[in-house]
Formats: sequence, C-alpha cells, structure tokens
Amino acid sequence: MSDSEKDRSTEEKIKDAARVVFHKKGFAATRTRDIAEEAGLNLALLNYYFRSKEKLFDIIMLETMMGFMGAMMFVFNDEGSSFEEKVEKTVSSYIDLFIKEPQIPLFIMNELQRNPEGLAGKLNIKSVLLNSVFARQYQEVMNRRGGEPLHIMQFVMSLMGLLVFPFMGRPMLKIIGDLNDEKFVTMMKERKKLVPVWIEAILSAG
Amino acid sequence: MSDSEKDRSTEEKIKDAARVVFHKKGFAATRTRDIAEEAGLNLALLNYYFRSKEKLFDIIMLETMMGFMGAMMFVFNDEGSSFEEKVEKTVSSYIDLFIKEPQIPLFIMNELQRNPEGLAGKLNIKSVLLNSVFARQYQEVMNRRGGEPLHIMQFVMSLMGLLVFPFMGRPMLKIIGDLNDEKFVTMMKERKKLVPVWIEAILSAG
DNA sequence: GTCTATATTTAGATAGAC
DNA sequence: GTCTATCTAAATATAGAC
Repeated sequence: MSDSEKDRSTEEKIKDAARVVFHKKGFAATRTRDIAEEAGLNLALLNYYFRSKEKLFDIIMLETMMGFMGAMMFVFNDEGSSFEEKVEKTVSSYIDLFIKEPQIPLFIMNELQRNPEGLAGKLNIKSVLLNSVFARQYQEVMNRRGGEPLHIMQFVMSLMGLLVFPFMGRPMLKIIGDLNDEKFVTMMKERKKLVPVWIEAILSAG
Repeated sequence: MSDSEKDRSTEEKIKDAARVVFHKKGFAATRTRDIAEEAGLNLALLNYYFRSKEKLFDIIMLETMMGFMGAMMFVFNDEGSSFEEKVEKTVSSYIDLFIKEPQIPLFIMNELQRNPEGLAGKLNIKSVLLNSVFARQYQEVMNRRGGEPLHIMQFVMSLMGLLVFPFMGRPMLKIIGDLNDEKFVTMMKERKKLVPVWIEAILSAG
C-alpha cells in the first residue's frame, strides 16, 4: 500500500488538498479552512508546514504552470518530429490532461491576469516559444505555402483557442448545448482528431 | 454637460465603479472599499444603495451576462441574414466589444464556474441557442455539405474559441509572443477578417 | 443623501498543551 | 508533529450625526 492514504506524508496531503481547492476556487475565494478540511487535517498544520496561505499558493501555482508549459515545450523542441506531428501530439496530450483536470486552464489564465509579473519572470517563458523548433518549422510551412504570411501568434491563439476554450467555457457550453458530463468528454475526445484537421484547413486557407 | 461626472446619479457612479472592479478582480478579490474609492464616494453609500456586496455583484453579473448573451441572440435570430453573414457579424461585434472591455470573457467564465446555477436559470439560456434561426441554418449548411455531420456544439466551441480565447489568454499571449497592447489590438482587428475565413475552412474540411 | 465612527463577522496566523 | 483554543487583522455592514 505504498500509495495509500496512510502513506502520503502530511505535507503531501496538504499540497494535494490545496491543489484541488485552489484550482477550483482561485486564490482569493479559497479559505485555508477549506484546504484543511479537504485534507482531513487541522488548520494549524498548514502554517506549520507552509508558513502562509500565500506561500502555499505560490508552490501550487508554480507546479501547475510548469506542468502546463513544460509538456508543451518538450514537444515543441523535439527535432525529430514534423510540424504536423507536433500539432497532433500537443492537441492529444492537452486534451487528455484537461479531461483529468478541467480547471487548469481557467485557473492559470485567471491568476496570470491578477498577477502577470509574478511567475512570468521565474519561469522565463518570454521567448521560449518564439525560439523553439516549432516556430522554425512554422516559418518553413509558411514559406512553402506562399501567399500572405500569418503571424505565428495568430496561429498559436487559434490552436490554443480550439484546444483550451471548451474547458474554460464548459459550464456555459453545458447549459446552452444541453450537454451532460459524459457527452462533453466524448466530444473532447472527438476533438483530438478534429482539431489537427482544422488546423491544417486554417493554414491552407490563407 | 448632460453626461458629465456631476450628472450621473450616485447610484450610477457606484454601479459603474463596481463594474470596473468586479470585472477586473472577480467577486472574492474585490473589496467594497475598492469600489467606493473607484467611485470617489463613501463606503457607507454602497450599503445604503445596494444593501450588500453580494446584491451589488448580482446586478453587475446579470447586466454583464445579458450584454454578452443578448448581442449574440439578437444576431442569431435574425431571419433576414444568411449563416455566413451571422458568423461575420458575430465575430466583428464581439471583437469590438472585447477590445473595449477585455475582462468580460474571463469574468463570465469564472463566475459561471463558481456558481453555475445562479444565473443560468434567471436568463434561461438553456435552449436559446439550439432553437435559434442560426441552429436551423447550420443544419442546412451541414446537409448541403454532405459527409460526416459535425455536432453544432463542436462548431460553436470552435467559433467561440477562435473569437474569445485570445482575450482570456491575453496576459500569457503577451508574454510568450512578446506583444505590446497596440500590437495585440491590431491583431484582434485582423481576426475580424481571418476568423470567418477559417470558419468556412473548418466547415469545408469535414 | 452623505459622512464619521463603530460594531460585527470572517479568515489568516500563532501559542501552548499533548 | 498534531491538536485546541485564541489572537489579530481585515473587510463587511450599520448606527447615528449632519
């Protein structure tokens, strides 16, 4: 029972609980008491292990951002795969991630809006996209295609929009589209095939 | 000076200030003091006019939702315009709206996630999309096109993703794409032409 | 209607027993 | 390390003077 309830250290229990609650409610709406309850532990232990709500949040935020950006950057800098393969791989793995943890996109966009400087510096993601293998391959695709070139950020916005938005808009989409959870997940899985095809269509459209 | 600082009633001043602060920070992170300060008024007046922070928030939320959904529903139920014209009109007017008030999408998605029941009932947006003229025209386009039919919600998710996501992801996109505000707005205006073309390409892609 | 001063409630943090 | 009880600070709400 190496991974059971009893085995996880108290510190890990707190972090796991904090992740759940912060992702769901964001920093401001989260009460440390909620985290303690979610962890099945005493409130005082949060401060014993992490000093303050803010320090605990910073850790969760950093780990979440690294998980979110890290996966993409690994794929984007693989010299061995084509542009099209990178798109497919990115779409597929992010959809899997967001099916498991649907609150991540909204959580990140939110906290990044509230505090744009905070983590941007620590992770220096500044030019990590523009200098990637993916960006170079994008230019090659553009040159091959000819016609009016499309700014890479227009492309990235569209890729992320197709990929990420359904999870951010999920509550609204469920209402206006009369979808239950099962149907929603089925549609997200369908998008693994659809989005890459659409991306191709967008790039060919000029 | 019918629209000047002095003319607006105190109630309007509070609502305007509340809109600004709530849109920027969300419910939990907003302090009533911030609203009072933004309005240039005394804190006690908020309770005099609106009883509580929560009631004031509900009003702002309702108005924001109605502005957001209302514009779309008006276009979507126009019998006189084609499917393609509706897409163009929707894209164009939402981009204009979000350039003026960039925080709206994130604000709505957020508060809808925190409290999905809250306003959904009041506005009964449940079948307002599926029963619209737009939905009927979408089916006609699908039939004309032939091949594997695409669920209308897959289409709506994509349209909204292309349209709305850049504004929700703005802080991140500005960092990873090294964009300033001016460049960002220029790109959003470009999308008024790009998105309808891409939508066409997506529908033709099968 | 508007303000100052104050009451009340809530939530983060800590002291001290075990 | 963990808990109970408590302190403190912050934020919402209200009483009462003008």
